[in-house]
Amino acid sequence: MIKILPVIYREGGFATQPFAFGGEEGPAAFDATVRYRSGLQNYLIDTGKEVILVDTGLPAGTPEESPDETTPIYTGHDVMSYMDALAALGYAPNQVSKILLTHKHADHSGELASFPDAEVYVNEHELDAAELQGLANLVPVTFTDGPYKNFPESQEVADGVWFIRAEGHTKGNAIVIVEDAEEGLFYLIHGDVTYVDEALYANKLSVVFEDLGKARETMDRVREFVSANPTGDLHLGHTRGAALGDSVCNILAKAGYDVTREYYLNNCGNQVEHLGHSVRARYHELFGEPLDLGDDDYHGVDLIKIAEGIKEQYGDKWLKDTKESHDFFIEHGIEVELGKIMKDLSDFGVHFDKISKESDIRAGSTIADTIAFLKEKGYVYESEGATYLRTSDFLDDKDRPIIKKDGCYTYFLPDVCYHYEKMNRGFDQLIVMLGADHFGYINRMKSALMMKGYSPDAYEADIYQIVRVYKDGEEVKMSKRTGKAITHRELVAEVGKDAVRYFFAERNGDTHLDFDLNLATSHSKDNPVYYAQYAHARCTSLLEMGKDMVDDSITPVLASAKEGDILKQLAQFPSMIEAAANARAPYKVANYIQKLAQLIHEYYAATKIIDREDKVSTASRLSLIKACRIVIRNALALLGVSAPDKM
RNA sequence: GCGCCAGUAGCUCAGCUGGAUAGAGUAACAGACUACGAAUCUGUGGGUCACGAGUUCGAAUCUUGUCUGGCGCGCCA
Repeated sequence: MIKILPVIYREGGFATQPFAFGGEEGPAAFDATVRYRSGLQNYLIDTGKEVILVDTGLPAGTPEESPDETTPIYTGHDVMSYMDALAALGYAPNQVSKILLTHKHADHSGELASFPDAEVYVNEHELDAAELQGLANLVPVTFTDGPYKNFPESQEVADGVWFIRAEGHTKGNAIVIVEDAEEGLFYLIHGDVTYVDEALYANKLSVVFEDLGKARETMDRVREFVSANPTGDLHLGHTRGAALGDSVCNILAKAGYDVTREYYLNNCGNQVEHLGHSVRARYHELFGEPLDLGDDDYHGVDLIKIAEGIKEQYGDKWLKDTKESHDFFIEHGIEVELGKIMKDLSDFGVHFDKISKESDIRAGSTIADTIAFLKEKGYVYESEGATYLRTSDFLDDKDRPIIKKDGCYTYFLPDVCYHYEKMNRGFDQLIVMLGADHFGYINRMKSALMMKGYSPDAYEADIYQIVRVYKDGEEVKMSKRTGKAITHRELVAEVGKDAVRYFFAERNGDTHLDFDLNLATSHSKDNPVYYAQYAHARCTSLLEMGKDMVDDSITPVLASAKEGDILKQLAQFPSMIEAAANARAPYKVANYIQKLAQLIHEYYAATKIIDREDKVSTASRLSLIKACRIVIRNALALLGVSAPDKM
């Protein structure tokens, strides 16, 4: 498994808009008061076989700058030295076999001398740089492996690790692309090709370059590469739905309900056609044909991996366009995408008992049976060539088409069949997590269930409102085209599962939510989840430290007001579960946790828990701590958040 | 236009089957480790509960009107 880790030794850096954008139009064209989060770009790649560094930070002892309103760029305040940051990641200098140098500047080449045993790969045109003189282990790269994707010159320096000529920022600049074959992902490490993501989106060069023409060319190629976005990725709306849905299931199960978790996959329809067509196009591309992708198709490079997999397994078997090959590409594409989604969700602590597919329903006989049933009941009529369901006889405000003029079913008909099938399996209550943009769906489905004689209350939809994402005070629009949206996977990777789950669980799903990326990513330590987890860790370490004083045989003597408050809060756990289950409101659990953690912290600060001189009181207090630990652990588990013993 | 959801401290949100002085986190400021983890604790400042009218002994909470924002109103899924 390949791992890519940032080596972080300074934090809180920024670049101003004139600095990051002003390369071509000049700094004066931009707003000097706009600052973007910016960091030093140094990474470690652990391929599983060897450890490779991309750049080596600033030399130890480089003084911090002191920024003011006029500072164009600031590299941040010291957290530790570069070498210490490397050690903090768990790596020693002598484990590093290769170093890939994007360019000569001191904040990238700083500690090269500390790795005498590693091979330092550097663009042949960078060799004369003053920063590189006196190093005996330089490997000049002449880019012998030809083009890599849309970059004309490259060299593979390790399995799946490509060093690529990308000049302009310096005359011997290079970038690194790492392929993660398992995930079908590409990581592009661009050094200082851009200082901030916003400049990349806005297509602006920074003011630092040695060859403007080449810098522009490099920027265009990097943009072309990264704009190809992966398909099927979950976005933050899904994150919210998943976090809430899973927590609701946990809470209902805890409250004594028998819960089955299902995922319904809409694997039919236009979008899926586009996916299949895109996979087909990539597959044909592998056989030397020009790439045939329409505007609405998926341009994601991850599809190349899928196509390569098909070629490996089946050779040229699917080159001929037939009904079978058409279906094959769709099915294969879906399978891979679904695998990715399930892995993302599983990493997020969300699991399903059953996955139902729209395609299975369409393939079976249930649709015909359902239509026959509805027709017999008189709920179906035709108008202008299409077939409608009389949902407006029940709760809906208009009738809904179930068969299009061209004879295809709409999405709604398989959905109805799916819900009938679920009721048929004997469930009392169907609960669906729906994004706010599917609001109109609820009464439609309730109406359909009523046609079959079910109570409209058997179907309930919990709506979670749209997540608006803000970055630097501006809304980040979710757009597949621009690749601007942060994906679920990226967020979880950067902030951590626990923090993300707690963040979404903390809030009522039916309120609008503004998600500040700067806050989530840079100040992640401030997330309330750490407050609760710390309380748990504290309890653990108290119990460990006083383990010889624990005595479960005594009757605890607890008299202080604080102890009373804690006992009260602990006693409310069952009724809190009941309330949270009834309202299907995970945030009630989060509020409870927060309150309990607060009481624990306050108690700890005010009371000496372990007193070697007083066995009975100490044992009493430790019993209380033990109870707190159990409750807070159980409560966190309901939200899918871990309860670490150490932090 | 119609429907649904929302508007509470600078920011993010609780409080809504009516009940006493509207809470928390965060941000700001001031303090606290030679006791068990300072990812903590203690304190200070900060609100016309969008606005108006009504019901009531009593309204952030219920009714109604207005304003603002989000979403929906497809032979899309």
